[in-house]
Amino acid sequence: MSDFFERVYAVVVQIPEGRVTSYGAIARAIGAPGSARTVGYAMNASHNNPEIPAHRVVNRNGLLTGKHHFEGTRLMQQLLENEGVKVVDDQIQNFSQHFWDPISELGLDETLNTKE
DNA sequence: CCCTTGACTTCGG
DNA sequence: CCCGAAGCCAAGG
Repeated sequence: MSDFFERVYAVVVQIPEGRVTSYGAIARAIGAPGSARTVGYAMNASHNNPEIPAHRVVNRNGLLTGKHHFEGTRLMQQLLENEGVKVVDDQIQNFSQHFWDPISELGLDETLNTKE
């Protein structure tokens, strides 16, 4: 397992229920602000990690861009609504309100290069 | 080793 | 405001 993937998972698994975040936010949280796409790629590989709440990760618009990658077509939306997140037309309502910033919540800093 | 693709993001027209 | 292009990183062919 690449360290990059574990970085992503380490953040995603810490996302509280009813909260969501964006790929870019995670990317910054792990010290890779330009690897937002790679974060999504890591999520694709997270299928081997059932403990990874990938449904809580959306793009910065709060749009369920990755719902197509789930089993069903509405599974991702169903999971989110089950946690109290209202979703309409693949768009999270009150996204800013449900948004969970790992950098802020975890006390991280985007300027800090994650190097352990 | 080079090219293509992708669950993204941002800038420009 | 909507559409298109570029930048970015990693993996697969």
